[in-house]
Amino acid sequence: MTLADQPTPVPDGAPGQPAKRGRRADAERNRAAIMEAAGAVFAEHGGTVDVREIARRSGVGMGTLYRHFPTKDDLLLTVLEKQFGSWLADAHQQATATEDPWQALSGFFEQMLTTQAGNRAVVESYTTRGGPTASCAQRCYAFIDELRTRCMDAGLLRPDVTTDDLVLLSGSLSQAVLTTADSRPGQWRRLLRISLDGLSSRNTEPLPEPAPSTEPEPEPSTSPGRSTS
Amino acid sequence: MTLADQPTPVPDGAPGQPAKRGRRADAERNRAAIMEAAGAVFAEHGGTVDVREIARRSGVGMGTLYRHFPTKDDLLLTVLEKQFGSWLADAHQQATATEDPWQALSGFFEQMLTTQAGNRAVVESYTTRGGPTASCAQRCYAFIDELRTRCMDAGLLRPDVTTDDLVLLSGSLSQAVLTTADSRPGQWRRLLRISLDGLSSRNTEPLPEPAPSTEPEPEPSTSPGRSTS
Amino acid sequence: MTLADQPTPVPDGAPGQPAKRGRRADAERNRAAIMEAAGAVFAEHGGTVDVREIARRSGVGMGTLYRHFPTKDDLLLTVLEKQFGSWLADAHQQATATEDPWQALSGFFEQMLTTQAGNRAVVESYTTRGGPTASCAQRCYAFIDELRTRCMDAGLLRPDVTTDDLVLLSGSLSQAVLTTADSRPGQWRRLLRISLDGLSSRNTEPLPEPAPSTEPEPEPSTSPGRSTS
Amino acid sequence: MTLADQPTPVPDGAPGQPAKRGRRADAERNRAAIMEAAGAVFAEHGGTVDVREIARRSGVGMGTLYRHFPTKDDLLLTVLEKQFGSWLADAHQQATATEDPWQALSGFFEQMLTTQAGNRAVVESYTTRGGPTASCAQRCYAFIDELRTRCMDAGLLRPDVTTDDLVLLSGSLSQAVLTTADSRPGQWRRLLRISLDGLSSRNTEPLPEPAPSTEPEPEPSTSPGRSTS
DNA sequence: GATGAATGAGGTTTCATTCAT
DNA sequence: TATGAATGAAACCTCATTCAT
Repeated sequence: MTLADQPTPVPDGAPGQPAKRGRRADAERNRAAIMEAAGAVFAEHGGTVDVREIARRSGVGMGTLYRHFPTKDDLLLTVLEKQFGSWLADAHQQATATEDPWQALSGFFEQMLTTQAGNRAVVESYTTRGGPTASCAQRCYAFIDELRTRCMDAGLLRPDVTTDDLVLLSGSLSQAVLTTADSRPGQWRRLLRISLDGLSSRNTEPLPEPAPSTEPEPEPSTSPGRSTS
Repeated sequence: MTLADQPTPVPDGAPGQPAKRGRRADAERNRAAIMEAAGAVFAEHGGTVDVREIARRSGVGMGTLYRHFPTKDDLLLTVLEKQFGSWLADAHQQATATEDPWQALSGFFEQMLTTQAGNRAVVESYTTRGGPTASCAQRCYAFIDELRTRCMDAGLLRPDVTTDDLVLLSGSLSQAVLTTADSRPGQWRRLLRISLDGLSSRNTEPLPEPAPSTEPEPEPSTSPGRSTS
Repeated sequence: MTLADQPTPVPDGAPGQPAKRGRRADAERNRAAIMEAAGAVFAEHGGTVDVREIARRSGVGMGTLYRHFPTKDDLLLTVLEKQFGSWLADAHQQATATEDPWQALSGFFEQMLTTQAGNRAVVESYTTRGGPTASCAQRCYAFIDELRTRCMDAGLLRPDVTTDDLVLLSGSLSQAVLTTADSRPGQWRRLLRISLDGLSSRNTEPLPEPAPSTEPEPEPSTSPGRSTS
Repeated sequence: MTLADQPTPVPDGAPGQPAKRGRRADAERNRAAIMEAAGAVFAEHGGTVDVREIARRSGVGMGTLYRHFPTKDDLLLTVLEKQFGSWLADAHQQATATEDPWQALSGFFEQMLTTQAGNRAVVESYTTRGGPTASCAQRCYAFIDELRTRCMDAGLLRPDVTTDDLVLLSGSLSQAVLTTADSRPGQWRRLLRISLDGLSSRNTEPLPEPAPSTEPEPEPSTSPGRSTS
């Protein structure tokens, strides 16, 4: 509800609203072109690509690029934020429209992995910054927390699963998507199913304690059959 | 004996054979120092670190480094292969010593994630090369296949879980380890438990078909309670 | 009349005369705004400032700026010329009103250094172009020559002081003003006094020969007391 | 005595001392070549020249240049410091060898302006940094202070002349040298003589108060004849 | 064989000037 | 005509690799 706001401050494409200043039309088109090109290029090659590639692909000069984004990193962050934001909006809407809490949760993963996770830059960001952006992380956390609560209230989710667990899982699966994108696309869906099954309330064994900043008791695991007793 | 530090598992020097030329001792010591330093540096900073950092840390000059490894990438691959290989040997030994097939499998994951996955270069390699090396991938695949078979034969593993699934899972969890290494170390163990629970034969729902190079039917998932009927 | 854009101190618009074409008024206002802003910005930061800073400060777009001044250097020269010119007019007027020739001379320096020399662009111009402009240099030379003649005729000035000497002195002191503008403003007045004292006819020792394009005899100087004998 | 130490920490050209490590010979030669080229280029064009020009002139690649000096500014500062330092050493030695205090003072100016002041970078540094370097400024100040004291003790210098005055004068005259370097080289000597005459104890009129951070009383000056009464 | 200085292509960023709106 | 976005040629700096000592 309250979350998943517009990723960009000014939608600018609001119908019936003529562009206030005629000059901005081109600029906005260029900015969009840059962001699109950057999105694609970053997604494909990660955050280390030559900025020139982006300039070339978007059909603008270097100066234009740097007029819109004062820094390469700025561009990257903006792109990530936008992609993430628009994805989050979709995901939220879709989740809201889904009545079954479990379907909402699994649909969320499904959509996220389909949409975002082939994106090299996004996956990189998980390891280099802990997610695209602080804001992204926050919003995403809130959203996932909502999904978790719904499932928990319905008794579908393993009781001690935390939101952090789900967030971490999403990042983890993103990597899987990237890994198999070329060779075996779609294989990640099997991993997703496995994980979801592991999350279900059928599993009663408690999860190991997180123990922040400390190595938790390394008691590894036991044969699954034991959990029934 | 004391010389000839196997970079590759192949022993390379027949025992009892004294070093023919006095220089070899130094060279071998240097090579070892480089590999150790490179291992640490790559693990910490990933594959993009300045080669000089490695030279500095190993106490040799750039020329020496490049005499042993014609290319930065060569060094990286060799290091990954060695680290991976020695880890694999340990893992294999440990798994062989474990009678309970499920324990063997979970112990494998536990050890792998503990040993390898804090390693930035390794995790990077999953996304950039599909694993450290072809040889690594092969050996690892064979090993995991062995573990899978044992579990399968014992009826502990979900019947349609493939070795590819387990390989992918290991890479996926590696990412999770890296992500939370600083902020919440050990949280990955919770994910591991969840995944293992999802892998257990208690889950009877079939996994989605891989369908290579094609989008498999996107039927996402349903509430977990349904699977019993 | 109203057209014809004087770069020189001539006021430019006869009063009571309506602008023939409406646009010209705006254009003239813009030009003035640009020159004022440029004057301030160049004075503060020197000739290397970003042109945009000037455009911003003057409230006009880049296009307008470049319509009025085809080149950054053009703008700089025009500004320098104007500032210099208006200062020169003041100085001339003031000097004319001063009866005491020596007071006229010292007042000239005083006013120049107060008005112009905090100006980074002006001082820079001395070293990069030998003064703001050829025209400036000419007019300034003529003016100083006049002052020199008056002092000389009154027997107040050292007999072999040339106009070039005085011109050079003014540039030299300008640098002093700039150097101490922040740390010790006003210190230059001490230097000025010293220089003026050195210029007075009390000093009878002849000055070294200029010897154009040649190293004059390097006979350095002797203790001042000796000069009487 | 205590001042005017070696500008570079290691003279390196000390006779009879073989270079400790053979490798350094080339490097040192390159470093010297770079500093020489940079000295010339900076002197001629100021601190804004393209670094490539220096690389080209010194016959080394960009990397070499940046190996020795991590930053363009670093190079500039080092060059200035060295030039200044070696000049200062000479100047000090020469001054010490001169018995007549006034000759020592005027010789100092003479030498400084001959040696340093055709140097664009040095003069620039007066306005942008208040001198080449903090260390330079300090040492120079101490040196000039010594000269001033000697003259003062001999009763040759105007009593209220401060060391700051002399420092400022030197910077001011530097500018004069630069200004006339091409057109009328040597003219600055006339200015120097005038200034020195103005500094002599024959001038009894007190200098205006510095009044730090405040506009001192603007009483400009009067005809020189008045000072006798 | 070892060393680390040298190389120079390539990366990011700036800014005087032009041009579409 | 005014605007300010677009341009792209440098400028500074990095780093994988080579080479003289």
